[in-house]
Amino acid sequence: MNIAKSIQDAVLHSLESLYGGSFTEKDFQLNHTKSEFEGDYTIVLFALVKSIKKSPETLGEELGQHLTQYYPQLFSAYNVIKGFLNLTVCDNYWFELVQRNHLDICYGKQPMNGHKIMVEYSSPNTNKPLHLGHLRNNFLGWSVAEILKANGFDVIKSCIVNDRGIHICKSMIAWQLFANGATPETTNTKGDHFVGDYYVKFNEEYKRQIQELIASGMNEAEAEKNAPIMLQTQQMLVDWENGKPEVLELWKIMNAWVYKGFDATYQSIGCDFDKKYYESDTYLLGKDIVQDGLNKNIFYKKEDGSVWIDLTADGLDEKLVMRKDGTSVYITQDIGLAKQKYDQYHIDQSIYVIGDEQNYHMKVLKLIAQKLQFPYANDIHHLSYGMVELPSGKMKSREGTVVDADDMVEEMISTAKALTTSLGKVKEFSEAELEELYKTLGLGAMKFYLLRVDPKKKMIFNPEESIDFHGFTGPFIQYTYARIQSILRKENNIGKPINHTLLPLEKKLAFQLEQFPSAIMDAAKELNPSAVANYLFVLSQQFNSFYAEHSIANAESADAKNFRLQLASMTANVIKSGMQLLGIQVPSKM
RNA sequence: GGUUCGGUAGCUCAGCUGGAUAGAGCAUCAGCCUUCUAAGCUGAGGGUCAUUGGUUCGAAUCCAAUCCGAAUCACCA
Repeated sequence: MNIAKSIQDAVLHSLESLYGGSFTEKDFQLNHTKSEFEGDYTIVLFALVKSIKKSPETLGEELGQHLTQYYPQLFSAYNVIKGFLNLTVCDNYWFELVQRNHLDICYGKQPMNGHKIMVEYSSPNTNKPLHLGHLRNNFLGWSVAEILKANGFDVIKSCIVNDRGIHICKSMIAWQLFANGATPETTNTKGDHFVGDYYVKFNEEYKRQIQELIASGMNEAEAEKNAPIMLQTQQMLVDWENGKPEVLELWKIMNAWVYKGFDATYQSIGCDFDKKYYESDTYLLGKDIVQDGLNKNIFYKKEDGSVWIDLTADGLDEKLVMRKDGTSVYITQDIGLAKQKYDQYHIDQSIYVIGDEQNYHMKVLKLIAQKLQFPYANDIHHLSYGMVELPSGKMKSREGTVVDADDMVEEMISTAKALTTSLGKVKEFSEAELEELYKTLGLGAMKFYLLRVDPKKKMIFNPEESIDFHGFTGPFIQYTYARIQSILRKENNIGKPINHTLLPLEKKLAFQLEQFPSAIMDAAKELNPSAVANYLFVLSQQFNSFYAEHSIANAESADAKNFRLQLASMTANVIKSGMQLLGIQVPSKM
């Protein structure tokens, strides 16, 4: 049980024995005491004034009296200022908390709760390489999965690969037209970039052909429809769907190139999946569901044979669920896949990490599932995250302002290298250890930068700021960890402190350590890794302040030294497991 | 136009289940390395919390309206 809950219970009991009647947690507010006042926790009394009919000051006095008298193991002092009752928690509470947990590497984690959740994230298209937006998606999905695991959920990480469709055919056509048989091997290019280059070539050629047609007197819309390369591409998609062998063959080869490239990227950023779905396997799913919906009169057929659902009563529009030629559309496939996930894994909840541009789509998906009365309909959850923009505005692939994932990783690692070299603190490291360190720091900085902000909000990616390793950054926290390790290497046997009066900075640190379990519970509840990032930053700041003010190795007494070693050890463990939830490693030296 | 989301310091962001004088980081300025890692610490300046009205003992936080910005409303995925 955490301290806030203990205090809440104590206050409830005191209120009941002082004033009779029954109270709930909602009858008063429990806050952290602001640093300019004496105390640890504050009861805001105003809300009680009405029901108890005493002045806030009297109420505070009476309650403070009662609490310190009947809960001496919890409270050592109190004071009342205006309508606020400030309570000081006994030193012994913090002392024992640290004593008990300073070696526990599982501190803050919850036991398994029997609930199974699937987290789908990443979901790349196989016609171009991953970019900054994918990185935010990957880090978020991975981290949310880890945070849920730490809170006792059984988590399956999944990914839907969009491996078919017109966009893939564009790259394929361009390759046929321009590649002359080139491959990633012959050109020494990473597979996903290689294929992406042909996607770009397609667009260049397409644009050129449109201009040509316009020059010969066609209007723009006509030109867009009739450009030969577009007609070829559309024909290729038809051929693919009809299973034309040479088209399938090329499709497989080019996708294999892309997968090889993706795997290298996923490997480098430490991203993995338990289950991969491929759209080429799932795009036919959902057709039987359409029939089912027709039978139940949830869907209806128009004269041309296309099938629709009317969502106008729910504030949305009419939505197509099957084309007149009987092929399924995006939403239909998604309904099919949602069902498949549920049938295969018997999950209790399905979380989709997808950009907020798809809010409408995901709303429709859930609504249709609800109308079809699927048992899992209410457990579909869209973790909607905001787009990543540049200071100059949106990233546009057409204008070449897209920040490539691989370039980004490389740049962060080389920044880490440059800074580490200039500081010259790890001269004894071997070449391999150095490479490892640069990667730890570079990736740490990048992941932290993308995870430290609220997922729901769009974020501005500032290239200069992102390579800063000072302040609210991953390396700052990694540095704090490395500092502690340096101390613990030298002072490796921690004795048991017997009696020690906590100094303010020590107590502040212990207080923050006490918050860790509830911080990761909140992060799970909100599906928000930034809560963990913020927590770890504050913890590190507090450790560093403490470190600058008080010596650990040369503490005033043996008890003080042992207690501070325990504090340091617990801080390091919390940093390590917290960073682990963000997918960030911590170095023991940097 | 409808729907949804957002607007807090020069910049990037916390805070939003209503509570005390609105917080960090970056940037700027001033200090701190003969003792545990200065990727650090201490301090200063910097704010009409978009605007207006409402609810209340109390509003950045809740409600309404307005202004500004974004996403979306495809027989694309």
